[in-house]
Amino acid sequence: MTQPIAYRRSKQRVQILELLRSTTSHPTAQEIYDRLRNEFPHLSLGTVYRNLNILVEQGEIKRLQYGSTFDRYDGSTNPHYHFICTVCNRVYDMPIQPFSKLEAIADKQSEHSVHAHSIDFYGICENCRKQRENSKYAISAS
Amino acid sequence: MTQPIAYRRSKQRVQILELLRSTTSHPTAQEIYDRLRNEFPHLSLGTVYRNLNILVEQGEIKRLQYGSTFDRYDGSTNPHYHFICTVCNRVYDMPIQPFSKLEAIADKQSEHSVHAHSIDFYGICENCRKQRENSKYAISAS
DNA sequence: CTGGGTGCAAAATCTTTGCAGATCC
DNA sequence: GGATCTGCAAAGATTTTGCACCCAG
Repeated sequence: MTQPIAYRRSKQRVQILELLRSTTSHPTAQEIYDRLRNEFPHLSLGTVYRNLNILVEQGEIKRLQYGSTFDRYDGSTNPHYHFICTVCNRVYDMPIQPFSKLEAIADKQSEHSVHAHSIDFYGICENCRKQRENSKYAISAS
Repeated sequence: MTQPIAYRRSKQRVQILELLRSTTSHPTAQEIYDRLRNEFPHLSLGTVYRNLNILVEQGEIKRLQYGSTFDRYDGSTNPHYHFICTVCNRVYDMPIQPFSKLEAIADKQSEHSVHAHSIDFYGICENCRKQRENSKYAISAS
């Protein structure tokens, strides 16, 4: 077992977290970098990415567009929801009836004009669950 | 006004669409490329990407992880939904109470273990809507 | 024929990583 | 003092694009 990293406190990381806490604008790494250049003229994008990854790992922030190293494509045009397995990253269709009323509700409750919506579910897929069951009985390598 | 492109029919594009129609596995561009190498030994990834973009534009297929050229980061850890403006790509928080029961429902109705979910709404944000209103009265450049 | 389509390779875009020196505890 | 962190630059990974030739209509 590799033991967890004992993170320290760095000015850069603290500022990145404060910036994210102080806004609801969901900035990109580049935007964070641009905004912090005032305070850290020598800040590098690499540092921003490194710290964002640490903060996500610590559960302090969330990364939107989850798991999207690759775009995926869907051949079915009719509305349906997806399930993303957090172990194998496979994407499945969900056998759930779309909530047609949701957009009208969202439209009414916000100041935006809502035309569409999507729902993604996350968890462990059947395949991966079965594999975990089996490995319970394996000899642990502690 | 630039007139729409008169797309032709190419074997490659037809095959890509057929492949996507025949599966629910939501393949990546690379996976599509790999599978079609049998039929088109000289196929290039560039062609796959080009055709996927055309098919998305035509509404024949959908791209998952919508609008994600950049990852975005969210400083608030508590559950909430998002609204993505399809004009300016800004991401807003939605003032809607999360549906806590949704995961239990999804878990019951599918064979997967559902632990989380996210909802994204799409449409036109207030800012962009106002700008459109104004430009109605502008002189059109046809 | 003509303009869209292809393969190939180079470029662009976004993110990660190796390294040497600075920093936190 | 030693592990962590930073800036910088190079490398990775994914997607787009320029070009010359090919093909559908």
